[in-house]
Amino acid sequence: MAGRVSDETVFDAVLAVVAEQGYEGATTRAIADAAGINEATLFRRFGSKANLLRQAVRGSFAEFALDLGSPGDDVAADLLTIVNYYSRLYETRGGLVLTLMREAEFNQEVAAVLGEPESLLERVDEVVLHHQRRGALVAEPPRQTFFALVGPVMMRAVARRVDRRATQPPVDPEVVVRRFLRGHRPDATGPAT
Amino acid sequence: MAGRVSDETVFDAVLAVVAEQGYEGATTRAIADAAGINEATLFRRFGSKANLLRQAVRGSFAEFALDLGSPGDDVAADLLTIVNYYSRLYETRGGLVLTLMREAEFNQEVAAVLGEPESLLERVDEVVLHHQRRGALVAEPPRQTFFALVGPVMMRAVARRVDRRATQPPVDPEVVVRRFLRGHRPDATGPAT
DNA sequence: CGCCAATGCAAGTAGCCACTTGCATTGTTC
DNA sequence: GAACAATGCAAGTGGCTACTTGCATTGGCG
Repeated sequence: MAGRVSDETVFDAVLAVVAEQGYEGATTRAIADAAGINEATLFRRFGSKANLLRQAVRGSFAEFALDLGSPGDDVAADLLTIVNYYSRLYETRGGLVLTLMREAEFNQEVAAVLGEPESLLERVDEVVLHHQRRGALVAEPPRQTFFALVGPVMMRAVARRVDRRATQPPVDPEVVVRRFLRGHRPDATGPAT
Repeated sequence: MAGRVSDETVFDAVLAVVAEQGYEGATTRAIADAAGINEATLFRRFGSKANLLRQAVRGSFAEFALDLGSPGDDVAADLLTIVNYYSRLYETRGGLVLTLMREAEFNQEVAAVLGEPESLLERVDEVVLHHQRRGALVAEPPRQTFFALVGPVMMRAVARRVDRRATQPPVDPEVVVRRFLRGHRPDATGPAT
């Protein structure tokens, strides 16, 4: 059968080690040790390090579903859903996300893994566009709106890894959305973009 | 003398290669080629790869001075100085900054390089605190205010490296500050933090 | 029990990388 | 022009890493 140590256990180990050590720094030896299996078994079951990471990330994002069914009339509610999702993501997988983003630039193996998170971003774009058309948000490239909304949350997660002294309590997503909306309603904008 | 190829030329090459390939991915061979000198010369002049990066980053941040002399009565002006600085930094050295932040977590050599940027952050903290006491900004940990202010700018720079299609025009720092202030004045805050 | 596939174990391969070294060459300085 | 220090060149060293392989062991399944 598939073995005494389940695939999920191995995936968790991969994500943990990659988050701590980076992709290049995450040796297959360390991954095998963390998972409690032999290094040879790792390769017999998953073929290569790149394939192992791909499967692990796929599984990880599968359980991180973002429910963005149909945007309604409540901007704050829809934005809160988005901020909640990314806040939770950075809180639990911040090291992994940061690693993937950084290493995707020059490591094709890592870049290939980011397809699903990207498709998620396109759904976020749609929600933002919806509310822009309703006149509830400043009109601008939706991705730019997204950066302004989630940037504060992300930057905290990033900074925490650089300087552990600078650790701040997580910001309440509701506060983030409220402050964001006060700055991004179209009424008082002046010359925007 | 110091050689036909100046130290500054070598430093520029280091920063460029590290920004493109990451610290571990930046081979001394590639750095030497980019600088137009021999790999052996690189080690004879700078000793080690880690020391080379340290000197290069030191020089790079020296020319990136942030003038935060004495905060005045104009919140918008002081915040604009800060946003301008980080916007310019991410625009020209985004790849490098992201690399250092990521790799500092598990690479002591890289972490040792971040002392000066950190001291700069402490000056930013003081400016934020000053305006919080004046009642011009919501009272909260100053680093948190900083994240909210600069996060949008940074996230754009980060995203650009992951997905080159998602490249957005740089956001006007004045717009960033204006929107930020509308959300972070203490008056209409409600239950903050 | 007896079969078989997956595992553990230990050793090894091939490649890459930071860093070194010996020697010939070059540019500078007096 | 002579001395000298820095450079280029080529080869090499030692260490690390992804990945492999042969063999003994294990554990479920009929």
